[in-house]
Amino acid sequence: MARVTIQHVAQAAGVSPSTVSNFLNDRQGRMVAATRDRIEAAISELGYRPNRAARQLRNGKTQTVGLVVPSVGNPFWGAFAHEVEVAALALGCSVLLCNSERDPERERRYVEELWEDGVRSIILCTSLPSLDHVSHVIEEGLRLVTFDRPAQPNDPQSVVSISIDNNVGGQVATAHLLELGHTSIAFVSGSIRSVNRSARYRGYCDALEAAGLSVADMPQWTGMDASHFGDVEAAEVGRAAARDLFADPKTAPTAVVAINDMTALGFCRGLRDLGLKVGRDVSVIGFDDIILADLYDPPLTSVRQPITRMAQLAVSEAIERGSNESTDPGSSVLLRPELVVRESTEHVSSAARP
Amino acid sequence: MARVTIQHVAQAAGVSPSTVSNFLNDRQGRMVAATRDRIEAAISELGYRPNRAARQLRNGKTQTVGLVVPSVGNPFWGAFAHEVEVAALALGCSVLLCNSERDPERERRYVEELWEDGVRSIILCTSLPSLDHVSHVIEEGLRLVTFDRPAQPNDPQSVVSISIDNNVGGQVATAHLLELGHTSIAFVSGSIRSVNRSARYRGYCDALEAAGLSVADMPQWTGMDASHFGDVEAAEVGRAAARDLFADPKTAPTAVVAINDMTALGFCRGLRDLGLKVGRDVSVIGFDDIILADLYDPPLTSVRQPITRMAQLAVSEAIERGSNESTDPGSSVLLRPELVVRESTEHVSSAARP
DNA sequence: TGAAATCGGTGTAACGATGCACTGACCATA
DNA sequence: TATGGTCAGTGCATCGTTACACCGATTTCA
Repeated sequence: MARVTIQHVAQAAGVSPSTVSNFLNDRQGRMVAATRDRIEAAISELGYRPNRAARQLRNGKTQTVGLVVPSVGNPFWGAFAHEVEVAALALGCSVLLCNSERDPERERRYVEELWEDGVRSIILCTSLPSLDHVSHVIEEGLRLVTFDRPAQPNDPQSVVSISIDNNVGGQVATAHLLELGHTSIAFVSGSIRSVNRSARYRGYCDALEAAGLSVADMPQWTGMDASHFGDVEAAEVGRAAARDLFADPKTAPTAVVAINDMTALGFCRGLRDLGLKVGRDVSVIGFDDIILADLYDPPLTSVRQPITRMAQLAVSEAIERGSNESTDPGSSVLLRPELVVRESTEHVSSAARP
Repeated sequence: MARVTIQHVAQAAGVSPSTVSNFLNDRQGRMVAATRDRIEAAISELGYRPNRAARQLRNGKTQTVGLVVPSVGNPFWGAFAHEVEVAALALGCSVLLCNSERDPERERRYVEELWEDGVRSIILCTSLPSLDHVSHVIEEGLRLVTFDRPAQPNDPQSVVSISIDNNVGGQVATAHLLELGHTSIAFVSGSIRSVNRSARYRGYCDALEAAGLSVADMPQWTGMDASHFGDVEAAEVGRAAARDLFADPKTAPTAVVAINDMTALGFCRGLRDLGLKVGRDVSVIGFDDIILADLYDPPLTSVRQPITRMAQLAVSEAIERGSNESTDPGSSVLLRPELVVRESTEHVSSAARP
């Protein structure tokens, strides 16, 4: 069962390998219909499939799109990776998955490795404010799509971003809590040094200020800067935050905006440890709307990211722009997040009021 | 910034490309120490990195290990994929991830594609009783490691399996419920046509019989055969099961063994819809011990799979056996699962007793 | 001492696909 | 009938690496 090469096809069709190559590379105008048919027949009869390695060696490219996520161990990224694979498959591409653990150095290494291995399109789920660490690869021609990180002013021209409007998301979440009568609302997050996270935080601040409240008056969780928390440990962050915030009754909030659902769920778990009931005692709102948000008890109110659609957009930007090397500037997208109200947020209870 | 090739290194070290190639391929005995050092110096100075495509084209292999999981959208598989990547990285390999959606046809296609693309080691998270659909590739030399699917009697010799003992797992889970006084225990699963699932089911049956109970007397959920439920929809299965089982008070169990944590969580959600309380009213036990099991309210009792260790074993079997083409028969592993008792399982309440 | 073995290293032909430069054959125009 | 242009298809060098066959110079041993 030796490999079927382009030569075999050529021989079977009675043409030269070059012609088969032309056929395969959409230069079919260069041949008469009968030839085209013979080649087509030969291909399907022999079950020919082009050798990727040879192709890549020859023209320095792959049909693979790179996907760098913080960690598929986190259900949100797992779900997103899944959607990306589905979308890429529909376009005939495979996906090479890398977990950066939100480490800029690993991010850089992965991007470089992918580039050197012929991957010309990468979906990078980074959240670093600057893309300096990969800019040299972008200059060489990498098609970079960033996800969950809105375009920044000094990003290279060619970079496309697919993201929700995190600022709006933060506002919507906070406004929802304000409407429920909460006036003591904490913001819980791990390291906040990422673009989307600070945008969510700003949204939170904006909403508070619009309601005439001062951020400074809100309970603050000082564990925020713990930078050793990766994405897998997001739940631990939430749990720790609950412990800390409620240690002192004076700082205890009546509601919390968590940076994402995993952190929110961890926070809920922390509340439970303290004998508090989510919803009734403390309202909790998350971000992402992972499947588990709906499964939780109580079901978690969350700001949804439409990942299926986002994955499709990201993949089509990555692949389709990758193919026509052209002038198409590509279009960054900022989707509107959607608030999904469930039962983890309730009217502020009179008992909890000061 | 043209690519650094083996020729450049050879030139810089004052030797022929062949010698550099020998150096790179651990045939260093074939040269004197001084030469070795010069080559080493040249490589690091020029920052040379071998071109994968060329290598692969030349000798028909990659340094990539294929990973086929049902779906990274499921947190268990996401976590596993993550662990596999970490383990592979430590051995200098990258991971190509594929989601089979538990579709045998997709499984076959992926395995074939990977093989044709030069991937010689695949970790296949299948659960099909038979490996016929990929046996022709195995015969050609594929190193296959199956995960979460114990070795079967008529598996090809070369196939290695990494799995927990699902039968024991089923027994342990069921015995735990029996000890808590439950005598009406249902088994909830989506399609049960997989090796590990039927093993868990048998464990459940064995434990019941050992306790002098008859499986036939247990509440049965007839939605089991719904084969359109993939891994992502596992939670939906659980939810539907809860709805159905409690529709008729006569079939209502006091405890449930779920095929995995996602199904268990879905089941809990279903109970909640019905106004029942997990633990107090109905005990629920899951499988896998995903992170979310501990986060849930109440925290879910589960049969843990030690995925970190399993991923390491799988990767080392895949890679290390892949490298020495030799006679090493490889060793299948059947790990003992560990019961993690939390709060979703309680003593059967007197109220719920007949 | 001469034949053989060993050592350290090199030359070269692949691996399979690609795309530019080219070739005949045919047609149209002047 | 030259001249040039299109059409359909081909030849060949090339991408970077590898492994086998080979080679000259020492060393070994009978």
